[in-house]
Amino acid sequence: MSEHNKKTNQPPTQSVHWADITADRIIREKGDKEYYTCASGVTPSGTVHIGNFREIISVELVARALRDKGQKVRFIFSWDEYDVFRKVPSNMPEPELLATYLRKPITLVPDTTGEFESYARRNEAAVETVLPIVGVNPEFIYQARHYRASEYAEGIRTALEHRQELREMLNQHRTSPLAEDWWPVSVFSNFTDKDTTTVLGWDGEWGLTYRCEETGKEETVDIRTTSAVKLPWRIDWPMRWAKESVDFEPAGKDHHSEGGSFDTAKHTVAVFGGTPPVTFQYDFVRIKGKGGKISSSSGDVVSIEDVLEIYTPEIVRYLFAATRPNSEFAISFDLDVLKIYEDYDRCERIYYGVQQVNEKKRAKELRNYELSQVDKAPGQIPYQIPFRHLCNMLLVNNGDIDAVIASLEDITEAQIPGLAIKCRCAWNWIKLYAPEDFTYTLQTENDPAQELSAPLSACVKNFSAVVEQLDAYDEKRLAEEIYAIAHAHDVLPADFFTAVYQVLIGKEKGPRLASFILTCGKARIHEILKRYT
RNA sequence: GGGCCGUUAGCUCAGCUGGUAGAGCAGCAGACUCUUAAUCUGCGGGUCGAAGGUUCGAUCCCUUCACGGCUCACCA
Repeated sequence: MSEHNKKTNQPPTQSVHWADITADRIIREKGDKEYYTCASGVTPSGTVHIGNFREIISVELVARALRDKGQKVRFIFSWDEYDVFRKVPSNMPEPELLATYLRKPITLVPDTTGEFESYARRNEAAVETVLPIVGVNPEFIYQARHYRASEYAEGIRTALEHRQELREMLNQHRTSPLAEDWWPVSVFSNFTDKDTTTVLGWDGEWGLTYRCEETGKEETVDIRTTSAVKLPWRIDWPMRWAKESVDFEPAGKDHHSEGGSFDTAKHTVAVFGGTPPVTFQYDFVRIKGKGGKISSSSGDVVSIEDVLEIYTPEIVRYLFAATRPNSEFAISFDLDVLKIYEDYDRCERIYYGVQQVNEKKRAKELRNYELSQVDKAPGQIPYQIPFRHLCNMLLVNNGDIDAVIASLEDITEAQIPGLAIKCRCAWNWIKLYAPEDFTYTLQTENDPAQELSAPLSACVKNFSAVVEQLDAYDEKRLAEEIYAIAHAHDVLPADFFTAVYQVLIGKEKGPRLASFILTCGKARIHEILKRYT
């Protein structure tokens, strides 16, 4: 990296990447600290989707930026599983059974598949398994555990003490003000586990009295020992900011709007003796090109696994790192996938100095590449192969990844694992999302032979003879030869092309023929053509 | 009603610490009698939504307006 200190004595690493800028802001606004706490959190009320992931990866990237500046970071991730189960998502099995658990904390809802100890745990586990794959390793905080252990008792009491103040703050943005008898807590009934309860009073210390609306029973609980009392989201959030001393936490635009929960928490956090974290707003993630092939079981939720199925972990990071958080972008499952892979490969070439660009662009791509790495960038450039070509090789080899890799003569041992992942993604994409025109299968003896007119049949025979000498041809010469064959038999080239595609892949069109033949290799083509000779 | 974001080449968008714009795709031409979003090369004058302002200078800063989108005001 060359220094260009046009200005002051700024270090040469003066990055314009949003993660670095945010990291600088955190250090500046929060001052010198032993470590900086970066927080993220999700409510596991359903499948955690790729939109939620933007939150997580945003924190990860900022955390890494801080570490790259030599700072220590505590990256916490809160599972808000003590939140009430309000609605059964459309993609969950056994919705009727789940519906009977509405109004209870998510952590008490059973996993209807029986694989996990709870519905919440099932949703959490899916994420916890996948995050390390993309290089995200936060410290998980399970809110149910904390609430049940009454670790938030002090916070709850503080909220109760500031009841009127909180009410007024929240009322600032409400159309209808909170009732006079509003309490900044919600209570899960000890009789039903549901939050259909009414707070009747608080003794000014640790005793809270409520009535369970379903049973009509009343009781007084001790905040220091009960698991029944929880803070509602808008209060819970600032309480945790104060408790964990959160220095940075982004939020979606829904929270960030004036009157949204981040906005109110920003003010109410003072009640708990804290200050609001440095933040930014991130926009939503759209999905493109996944229509039609979504399995009914996943509804229209796109999970992180769904994305990792067709994009490598590095590219998943790249997608988010290279996009400013406050702008919306689409994750594509259609032909854009090719472009994304090519963009990333280009970024990689720039990083390894294989491709030259101007200094400004280079600096930018360099940082994007670094942040996209799950770990450190490999010492040697990963094996590069155009995604489209890779797809063709996989199609020709019927998805046999080992065969594809074995056919590459210039690949090194160290490059193989990375390419294998890329191959799996490519093959998944072909199977799941590639347009029909894009895919094909080489014909076998089990497929019916094409009936060809006499001239075309002669062409194919002639072509077969050429294939016997395939080693002698390069792409250009082979292309010329194909035309020559057509002309020799007085056949229109277009008709000959169609015939060859019919014979080879049973379709009227296919990949650019000459290069396709060479990719397939003599043996495969010969195998198909032999019954036409 | 409040907040946020956008409005740049036919299309999708870059351009973010101000120095009169740049990629991909499409298009055109050629290499090759070439079919596919799968070869390579060449070709980019678009009032940077409108009007004011600051400045030696604005796509980039400020103000106002128009249009589009999202979001909050119920819960998280």
